[in-house]
Amino acid sequence: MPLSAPRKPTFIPSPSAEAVLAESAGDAAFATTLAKGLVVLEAFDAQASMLGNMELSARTGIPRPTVARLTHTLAELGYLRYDQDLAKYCLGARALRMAHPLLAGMQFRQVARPLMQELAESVRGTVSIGLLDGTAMVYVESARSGNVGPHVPDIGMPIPVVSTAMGRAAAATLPAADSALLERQIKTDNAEAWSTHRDKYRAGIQQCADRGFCTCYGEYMPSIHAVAAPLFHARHLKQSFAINCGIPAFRLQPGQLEAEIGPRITALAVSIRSLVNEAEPTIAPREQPRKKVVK
Amino acid sequence: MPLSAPRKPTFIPSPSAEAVLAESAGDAAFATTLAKGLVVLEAFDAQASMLGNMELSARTGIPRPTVARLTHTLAELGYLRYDQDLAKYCLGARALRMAHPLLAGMQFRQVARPLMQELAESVRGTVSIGLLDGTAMVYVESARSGNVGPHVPDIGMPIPVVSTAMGRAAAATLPAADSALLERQIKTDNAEAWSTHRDKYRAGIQQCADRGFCTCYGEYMPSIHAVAAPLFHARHLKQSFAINCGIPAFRLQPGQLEAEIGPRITALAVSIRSLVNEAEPTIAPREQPRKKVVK
DNA sequence: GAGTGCCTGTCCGTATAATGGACAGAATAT
DNA sequence: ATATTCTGTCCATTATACGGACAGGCACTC
Repeated sequence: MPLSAPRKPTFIPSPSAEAVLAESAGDAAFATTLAKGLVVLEAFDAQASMLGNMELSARTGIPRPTVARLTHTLAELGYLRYDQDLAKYCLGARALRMAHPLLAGMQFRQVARPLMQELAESVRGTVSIGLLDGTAMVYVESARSGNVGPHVPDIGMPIPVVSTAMGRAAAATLPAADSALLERQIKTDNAEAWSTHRDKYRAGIQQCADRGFCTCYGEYMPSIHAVAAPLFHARHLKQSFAINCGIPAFRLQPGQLEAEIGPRITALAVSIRSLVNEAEPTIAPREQPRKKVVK
Repeated sequence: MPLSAPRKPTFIPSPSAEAVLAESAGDAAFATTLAKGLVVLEAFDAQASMLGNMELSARTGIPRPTVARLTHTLAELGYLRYDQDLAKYCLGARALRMAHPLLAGMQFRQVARPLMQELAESVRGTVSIGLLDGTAMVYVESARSGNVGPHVPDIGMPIPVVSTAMGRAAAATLPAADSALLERQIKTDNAEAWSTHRDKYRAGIQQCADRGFCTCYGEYMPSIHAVAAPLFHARHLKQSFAINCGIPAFRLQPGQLEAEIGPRITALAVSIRSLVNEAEPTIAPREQPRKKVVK
């Protein structure tokens, strides 16, 4: 197999220690230590922001002494901070810095922001842009107004593709081959969720094709209804973006999502797309492509 | 104007391959491969968002074949994406996901946001919160209004401590011992910048102590003047936050920073602090501290 | 206060896994 | 056609990561 071309070039499934270990087995050119270190970093989440070596070992399946050396290294580099009193680690600021070039590359976020804020205030909900990452959507920008309920989108936060309007809208931007691949990944990833949401997932993609947005009534969070529209698909980097609007269910009139908010999110997507095309040099003109021989 | 800026090496207080290698030498419990992998990730920046194995090797000092295996691994895990045509890598969405728990832990950002936006609109500039990370400040939240000039703050973006109002305000939150340590780090990091800005750096810290904010007239970017106020210092995690307000110089009246905007940023800091104290459980009550024996 | 359980951090012989010089193929430049 | 520079890849060497096992601190219980 080729060395530096990822085996599954399009979408990378969620690693999780076992998956990493499984992959490393078959691949000689796989830096196990690096992978394990990243698995350790991924073990932190919003609920478990402080973890000791033992907890990390339990969560990742990596033996304690190994975890200790990894955390030691990560702390040395600033990706983790060590709390002497608690004998626990938490994420360090370097982790955030690492992500900056990625955000900085999406210049359209800057022009989209005020428009998103405007809509959020108008409907008293959240308006966010997400990027497809495996079987999840990752928020890359978010605006909101008022009390928006239990789900507060924030940059970097992942939500599932299969059970959310945003995920389905992003899936709708994909070429057929990638779309099929994504379905298989979702199924592999979480067969139960797939069978639960499959029909509405496909319907959502179809809705996007038909009228430019799709709706989702509390499948991800019961108290939140949402609409989402495809934004665009950057072909060369295989990045798919979508934009959504989430509103607490109790605040919605019957039919309001379909009649009012859906069209508005679609219009917003159109505006952002046009701004992208004129303001985003990354999308159209690239460096001279190095024509590769198709083997 | 922003085109000519990049050549001025945007200061890299990062560990840089040599520093990493140097550290690894003395430390047996240091996972070299993990460190090198992270150095590769750090090699990307806003100007160089797409890099091939060779460029990465040149930037990091790590031999090509080694870089190839590292990038291969990182791509497999989703931290990098590979562009087949260009034969180059760019950061993947997973990098952003990793940082989310860190952001999610700073709940005060959510309440601060609308207040920051309000001030930004009122003065037609940027209002941002930053977190001290070594000798840099890393933006963790930002609001802005109108055309704010060449410097557009964004989450994850680093700026130097020594030459910015925000850095000095953050330094002002530190206990004396940590403050001295930081000075030494800055000096070691970039002796030239230290000697250039030392006096104003110390004056800025003093200003914060005296009247709650400090000013900075274009030391970081000539066209931007700024004020900043200390926010707070989370003792156990050694996290220092500050808040700033930057305004294009041409838009400012003489004395406006001192008379109007400084007091407003100080007042904003006070508001946010009070909200933190009542809404941030992380700050005060923690898990039972594991009292460590002082050796 | 001794006993027990748990969780720290650390050691060190083993063998695995990372290393990087060297090579071959492809695309562009001369 | 030749030279140049990039790409991806191989493989023997050796350094590096591994993880079972140990010792000590803390917080319970009895």
